Amino acid sequence: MNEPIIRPLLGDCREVLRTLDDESIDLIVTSPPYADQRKNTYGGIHPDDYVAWFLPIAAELQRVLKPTGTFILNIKERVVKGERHTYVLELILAMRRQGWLWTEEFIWHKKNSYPGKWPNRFRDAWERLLQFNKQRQFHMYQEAVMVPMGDWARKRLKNLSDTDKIRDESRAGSGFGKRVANWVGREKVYPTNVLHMATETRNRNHSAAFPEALPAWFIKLFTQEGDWVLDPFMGSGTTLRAAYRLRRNAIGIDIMETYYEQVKASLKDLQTPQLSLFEAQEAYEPPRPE
Amino acid sequence: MNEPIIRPLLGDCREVLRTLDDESIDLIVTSPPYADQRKNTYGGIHPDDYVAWFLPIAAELQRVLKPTGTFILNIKERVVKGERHTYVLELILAMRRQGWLWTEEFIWHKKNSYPGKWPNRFRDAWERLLQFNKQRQFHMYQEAVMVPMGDWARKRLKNLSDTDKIRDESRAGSGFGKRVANWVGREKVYPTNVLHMATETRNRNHSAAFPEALPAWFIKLFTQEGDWVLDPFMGSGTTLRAAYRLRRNAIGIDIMETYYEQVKASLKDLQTPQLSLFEAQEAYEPPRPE
DNA sequence: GTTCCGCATGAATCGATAG
DNA sequence: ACTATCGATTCATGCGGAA
Repeated sequence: MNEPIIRPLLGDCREVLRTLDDESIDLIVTSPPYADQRKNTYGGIHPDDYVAWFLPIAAELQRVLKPTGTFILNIKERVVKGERHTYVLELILAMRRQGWLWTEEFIWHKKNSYPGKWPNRFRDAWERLLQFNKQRQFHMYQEAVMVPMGDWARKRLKNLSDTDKIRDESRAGSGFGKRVANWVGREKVYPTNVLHMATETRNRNHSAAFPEALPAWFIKLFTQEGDWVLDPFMGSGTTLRAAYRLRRNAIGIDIMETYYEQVKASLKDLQTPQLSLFEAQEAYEPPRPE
Repeated sequence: MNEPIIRPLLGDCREVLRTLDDESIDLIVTSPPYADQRKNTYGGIHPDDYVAWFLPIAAELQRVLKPTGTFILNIKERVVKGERHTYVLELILAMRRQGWLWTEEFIWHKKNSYPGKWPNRFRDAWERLLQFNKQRQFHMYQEAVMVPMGDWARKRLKNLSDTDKIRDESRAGSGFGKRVANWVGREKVYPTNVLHMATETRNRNHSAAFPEALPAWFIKLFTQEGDWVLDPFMGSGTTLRAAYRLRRNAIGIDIMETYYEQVKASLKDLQTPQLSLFEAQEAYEPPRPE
């Protein structure tokens, strides 16, 4: 099989998206700048303007997505004047009027959430992963994300080796973790719509601590090798790296040149594997023979 | 301190609520019948009619709640024609127009979600716990729900005994579980807005999907001893039992006489403790000297 | 007293069948 | 065509009986 095509693009996604072909993308996974966050990109959208800002982009995404494709939107409303703002709810309603189907809402449980203390709320440890589709029938490869489970938890309490412990850490509902490869041959079950994953604290370059295992999970679930993945808010390129490792083609767009250059550099590193990258790679799939 | 007053009431909450005094309740915790569910109660509300059905009730709840009080609403939208229905989103927007503040959304991660397999979705393992308030300043006693953690969570990885394993199972982010008593004296941290709890599938006397630890957690967080708790959809009385064990006064309303009689009977059991009840009590607080 | 194993039980969802 | 009912699918949990 050929090397996947990974194509980072520089520019405002509202314009760059227009250059993409109709119905050419199998999966869109993205984490757009949250309202009033990342003011250096897209000018820090005010919560009250968020829906109006995002809808034209959603329309373009609808155009480039294949009928059988899926759009995964990672988002969370921020607190404004002591309340959760409603722009995410309104966005869902507006996108449905635009023609999207709101198929599902996954929960990303951030096991290591941002620390802090407030008098009237606890730490926010979850984000929404909204699944939108163009039609009821879409491609989904559930077997690709199955996790070992069953009554395993009870039976194995006695002899608990180190590897088993690590298995348990990563088990927790969705099967992320470092030793997935060790589970081959065990009894597997399907995951749920709650994903347990830690944020990546290592990457301090990128403001959004989007762990690579997150796009990787959806890429495995909704695409096959050779399919096309799109991230219109590429950032540091997490989605693109996940796509490359899983042998999917990918397009990423970002408005900031620093991100664009950074992603290009990291992709070169990927094609010349180094130790640090090799460690990260283990998290998803064992190295494949070429 | 006196025995708490626990008052189950029989009738349609749309009428019974009118008999309660203005601003007399410190906390409302309830899990209303979901759309198209529980057809024996309130006739199984159609998803499209859900907001219109609930809004008048929400108005009465707003009237009886103290200005510093909190309303916790447990709800989850069902799938209709392959999509998540939007009535919960619309309900939040409508309640805000009614004057409620949408302060927070907690996630209840149901560790034992309903099984099943479908071509285009996974099992649903979470529900919403919507927090509404009348004003930005409300009573919140965060220390009452602190969870033992600290670096103990890391040490546990090395020497993992069976008991530690069980502790870990129940710890999982929010400190529910049966071994809370064992944690006395450990370093404590505040929980997050993600609650990990199993549904109570087979409770001997009462089959309640709503685990008692759930209302108990919010009762500890938002009330003090002697405060008043209200559950307008009492069901099998889970909220009332939790309130009694935590020495809060409580009012519960249900439209079905069988539930009403069942709750009255279970409350009598509570006041004459038996072994099984004593075990359950341990989950929340150690027995108190009278 | 423990631990272990078998079993019933869910705020589910889809697709097919029937009115 | 649109709604109502039914069977098939699936798994974490806790109980009870057994070793």
